[in-house]
Amino acid sequence: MQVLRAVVVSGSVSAAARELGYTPSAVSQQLAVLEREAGAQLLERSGRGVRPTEAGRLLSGYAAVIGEQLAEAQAGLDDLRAGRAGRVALRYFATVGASLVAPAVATLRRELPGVRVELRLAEAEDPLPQVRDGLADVALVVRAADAPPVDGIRFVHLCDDAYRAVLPAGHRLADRRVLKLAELADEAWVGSEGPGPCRDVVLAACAAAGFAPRVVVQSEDYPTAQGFVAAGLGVSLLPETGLGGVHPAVRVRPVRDPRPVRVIWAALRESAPATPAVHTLLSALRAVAGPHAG
Amino acid sequence: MQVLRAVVVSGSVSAAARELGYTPSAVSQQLAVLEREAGAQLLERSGRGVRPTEAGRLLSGYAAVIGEQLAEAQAGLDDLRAGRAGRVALRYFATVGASLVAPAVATLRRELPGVRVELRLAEAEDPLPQVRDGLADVALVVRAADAPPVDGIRFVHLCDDAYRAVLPAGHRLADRRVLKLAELADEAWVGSEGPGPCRDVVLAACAAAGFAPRVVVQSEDYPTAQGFVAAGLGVSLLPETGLGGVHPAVRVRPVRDPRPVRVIWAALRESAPATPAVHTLLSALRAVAGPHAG
DNA sequence: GGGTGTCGTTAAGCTGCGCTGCATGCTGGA
DNA sequence: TCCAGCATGCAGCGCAGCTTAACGACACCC
Repeated sequence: MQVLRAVVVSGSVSAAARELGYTPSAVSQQLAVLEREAGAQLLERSGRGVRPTEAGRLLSGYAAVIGEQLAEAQAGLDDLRAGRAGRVALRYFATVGASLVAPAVATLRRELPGVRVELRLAEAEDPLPQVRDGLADVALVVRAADAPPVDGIRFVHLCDDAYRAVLPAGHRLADRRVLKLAELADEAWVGSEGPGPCRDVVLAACAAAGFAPRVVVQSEDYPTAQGFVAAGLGVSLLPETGLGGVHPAVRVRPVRDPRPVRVIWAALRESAPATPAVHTLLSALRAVAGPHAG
Repeated sequence: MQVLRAVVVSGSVSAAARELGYTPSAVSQQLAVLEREAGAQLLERSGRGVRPTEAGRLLSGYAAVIGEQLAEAQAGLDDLRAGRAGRVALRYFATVGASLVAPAVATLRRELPGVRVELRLAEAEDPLPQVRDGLADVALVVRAADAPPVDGIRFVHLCDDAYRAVLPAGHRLADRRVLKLAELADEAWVGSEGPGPCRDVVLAACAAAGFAPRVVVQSEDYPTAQGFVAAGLGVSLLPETGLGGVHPAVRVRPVRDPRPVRVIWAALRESAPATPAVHTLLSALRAVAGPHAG
């Protein structure tokens, strides 16, 4: 059909053949089979050269739009390859949204403006099956460094996000440079996280230090937890990345013995083809996470 | 691309192969070359079966609209073949419009409602070159029966349109059953036709009868000419098909010695493919012209 | 009007695409 | 654990589709 199109626009079999890089013979034969399978005469000889019949014009018109579609598909594919288009689905968890996701997505949108980002909070459910099944391209997860590998999923280390002790400004330990975790064993605690791997890290650290924290008030997000601490309700452990702005009435101190750390990973499907969108998002995440790495 | 489409909708290479009547191997290889020339991964294996990537979905979408276009083209071609669509260009001359063209086109539009008719009056110019060059499909012409053939054009005889003498009701010859042309030699004449083959027929007949008509008033159409005759301005010769309604104040009589006849033909391009539209138009013309054949 | 260049078409021949058949690796269910 | 069904790679082969060559036809030009 594209051959027919070329013949119709050029008005001659030979010209079309030159244009397409064929011999006139090839074009003629091609047209013959097209006429046979169209069941109608498409061209008629008019002295020197040929002219399309009604059927020929019809078919040539369709050939034109099909050629258009083909070119458009090619362009779309090029856009996709160059990262000027596409879509990337990211799953994250609540306590990492502001500090990591927001700036990384901002970077992605700046570098690849054509890429659409589908952000979704994976609160209760485990995002890894979604990654494995291709429903998501990247998932941010907290996961022990020595956790067993998951089949079909590749984990990219983003940062070791260390927890800090957060104390009311007037607290008896507020002036110490470094705290041992066990020193907080008898304090009233402000829980800062819902159930999940982040809270597990804190609980495990406390258990290793020989106690279970006595939680007197439970928050679900870090700024609120800081507010509770500032009000003197108790002490808390907050991860480095969760300390967006430090409340003036609290003190933040490193913690030892043990040093609680939530390890943040990007989970990717092992078999996923490398797309610029995912690659750029990943780079942005690492760039944002880097400063918190320790 | 249509193979890719089938794979995407069916979700499996094997199912697509069954659907297309190929072996899974053929489909797989086809996809491999498509991926190579697309420069991007289009499908990814997901356990049992395959799932399209972003690029695969993109290309599959374009394949769908291309398939749609292809089907539409096929349907359009079928319409054309069946006479449900198409276009026919007809050239005619003024003095045959009402009597032949109008009813024939009406018949065509009734039998093939989808066919568009391009009607054009070919007044001054000769319509035959337009037919030869494909600008018109059919031309109505007046032409002597023994005129030489025209290269590349086929003439279909429609009718021998005999001229009648038209006299004022009170004319001295008005009660005669049949007139000899020479009897009108000294009359005042109402010219009914502009220059062209129709008038030539009349002039030639008069010349054969030994005189040149003395035209006192010239009309360009038959009804007006009848009006002039009815007003007593003179006599006239009008063809059978031009006598739509006979004016009450005129008498119409056959003419002999000679019997002027304009022979009406449909001119068709010799090399034109047979289309239902043209064929039906021709049948309608012959059906309309039949009653005037004598 | 005849010669000539160009055009479209046809026949013959050959190359390479694209299909089949079969073997292999792999996944998911019994 | 085995087995059915899937996708894929490789050898083989038929045929679509190209090229070369030759022919008839038309337009242009001397």
